[in-house]
Amino acid sequence: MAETLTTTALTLKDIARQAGVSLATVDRVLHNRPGVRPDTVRRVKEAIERNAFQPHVAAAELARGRARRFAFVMPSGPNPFMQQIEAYLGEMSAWLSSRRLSVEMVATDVFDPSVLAASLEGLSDDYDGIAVVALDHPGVRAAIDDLVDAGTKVVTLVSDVPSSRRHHYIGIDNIAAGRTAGALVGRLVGQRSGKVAIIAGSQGLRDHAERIFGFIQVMASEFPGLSVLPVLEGRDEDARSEQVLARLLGRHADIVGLYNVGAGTQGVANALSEKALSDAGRDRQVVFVGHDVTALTRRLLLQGLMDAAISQNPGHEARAAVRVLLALARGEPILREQEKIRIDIVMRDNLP
Amino acid sequence: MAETLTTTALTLKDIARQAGVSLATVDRVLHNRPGVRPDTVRRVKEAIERNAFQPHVAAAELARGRARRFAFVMPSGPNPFMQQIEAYLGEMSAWLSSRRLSVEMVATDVFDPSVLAASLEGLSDDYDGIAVVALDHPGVRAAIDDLVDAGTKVVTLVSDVPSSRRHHYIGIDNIAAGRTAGALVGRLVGQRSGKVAIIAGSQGLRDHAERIFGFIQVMASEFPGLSVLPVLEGRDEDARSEQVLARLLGRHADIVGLYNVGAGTQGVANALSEKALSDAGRDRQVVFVGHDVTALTRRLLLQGLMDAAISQNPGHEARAAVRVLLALARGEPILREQEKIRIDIVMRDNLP
DNA sequence: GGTTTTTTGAGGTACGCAACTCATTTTGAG
DNA sequence: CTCAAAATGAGTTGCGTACCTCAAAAAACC
Repeated sequence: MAETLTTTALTLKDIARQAGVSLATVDRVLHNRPGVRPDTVRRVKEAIERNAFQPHVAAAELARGRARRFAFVMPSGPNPFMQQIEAYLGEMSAWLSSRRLSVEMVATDVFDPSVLAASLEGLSDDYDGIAVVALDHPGVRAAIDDLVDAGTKVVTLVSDVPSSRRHHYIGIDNIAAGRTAGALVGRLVGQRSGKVAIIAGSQGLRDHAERIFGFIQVMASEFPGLSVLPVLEGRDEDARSEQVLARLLGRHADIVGLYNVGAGTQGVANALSEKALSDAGRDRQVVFVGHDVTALTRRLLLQGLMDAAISQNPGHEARAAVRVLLALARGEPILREQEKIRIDIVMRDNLP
Repeated sequence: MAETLTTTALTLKDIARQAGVSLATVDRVLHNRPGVRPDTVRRVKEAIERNAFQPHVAAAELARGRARRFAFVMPSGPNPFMQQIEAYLGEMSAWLSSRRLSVEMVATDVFDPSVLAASLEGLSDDYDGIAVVALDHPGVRAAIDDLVDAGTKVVTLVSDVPSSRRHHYIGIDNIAAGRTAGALVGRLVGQRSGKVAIIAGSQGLRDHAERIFGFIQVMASEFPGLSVLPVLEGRDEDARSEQVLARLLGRHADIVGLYNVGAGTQGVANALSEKALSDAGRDRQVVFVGHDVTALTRRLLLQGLMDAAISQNPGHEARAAVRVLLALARGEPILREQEKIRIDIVMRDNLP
């Protein structure tokens, strides 16, 4: 009736006895210290395997003495998403300090590869682990690899640098996110046919480009009744987004769907609600899908002007980054399932 | 440029010095041991507050010596959702044993209040914390309260007992889940009008009843073009679900939407796909929304027979339950944001 | 005042591991 | 076989806390 999932209560001493060696040798094997014959290494490792021995993390952490330091390298300037991440880290402060972990924010211009690379260089002396919102660029890749070579643990956050040797990526698959947005727009439009607009910050940003790619892919293959208009660029600014979108809405009366890939949401909403006013009495308004749950998108969803938001939980990203860095530093296994960031579909009734 | 989020490096000794007392007295205050004057307690607590002191959890855990034991009290019999929870706990085994935690599964008939209550009684001697999938019933409530009084930490899992003094509930708001399902069905049906069917395991189950309530609420207030048919009961069995649904589909040609509240998904899918065959060539098939991501619902989503699944991440629930029990046992604060279970909308393109 | 009771201090041990030293044994090369 | 190098054993110390004992001091009581 009761089935136990864990058994271990062994210590290093037990492993040493089983392997027929001394504590010192087990310690050498466990920490890859030199001076142990390959054959002995094997025997010790076998004893560890055989018993599924896990060092007591509390004891290890205590014996270690030194506190661990992590850095979050993030864009300077007022970025709501990044501010949320920082706020969530702040909420963890008790959790962090009771584990003698310190987390520091390092602001830099992540959009300038040389500046970012320069910021990263030299950080390895001060930190055991680094989470970075990185641009995918050869200079940045090299800087990351240097950190890794110096023994620093590195995770990329939100935006990946797949060509680097970073240990982990914390973020979503942006192509899949774009596909999800496409499917939502297509399905919510229903049987109507017409045009679909896309507005992005810039097609030069990797995450925006990937989202657009996924979105168009789905529209083309599954919703033949809908035609996608050329991508507008709003530079993630409200004023510009409103302007270019209003112009487009004026030119095409048959726009039935809109995908806002980045920020500038207030501008998009302004343009849309103006059109909704002039359409009053007509059938249905434009289906509007965007990204991220903020105070603004939350309000728009409740009002009904926005239909769905694709979201990556920033709190989860912040905590996952810390947990993964900690696990890497301790040599613990990572719970992949736990650290994976999901693509959340948020509508009015499942607002978090 | 670099902003630190943590500072602590103090120990109990520092607190003792600041408060002008000895280590022993700080220890007495910290663990609510008797024999300390109220005034002294205040001075010590002030020193702790002033420095935002957090005991080093690793040291505390090590000094404690004794391992912590948790139990998961779950339904007996083959329940896929529960099996998933158990599987995810298995994936955590290294994490658990490196913290000297043991988790045991206790199977019982959770649908019989007296059996469940009897199972719970007496568990407090063996376990420091208990996660239970509980029926909301006075006898069960009393059993939970007894556990709490005995000092055992209790969290309810998936299904809550709000009237009890359980420390925490790990699960979703089922009314909101039903509302979400309703909004999805309504929006995906589009401008068509017609009938909507609901099939549940039993309306006597609290979670099913709540989901139905939320679903009907949304349909009534927001989709006047759709009328909801009386709720079918399939007892979460494939055969019965298929039978009652097929009969309903035969009687009503104008069914445009279907909400499957519980299990029996295979039966529902059989009935639906049969209808789809006979409808071949017609406009559109029935919008089908159900619950949980399993091997089956995953396949149905990919095939397009199912349109969306409302999901509560079972891995998250399992891990959250363990984390919350551990935090409660240690007297650590709980990261509410982290432990909150979200209502996930899963469609083909954001399948996890 | 003296006596009892309460409060506080001082100190020790243990937890499991990291990190280190130094002596001893084993191995391999010549 | 000899000798240096490599491998191993044995042991120590300290991390910060929990939990315990015993004595001393302070407070409360009569």
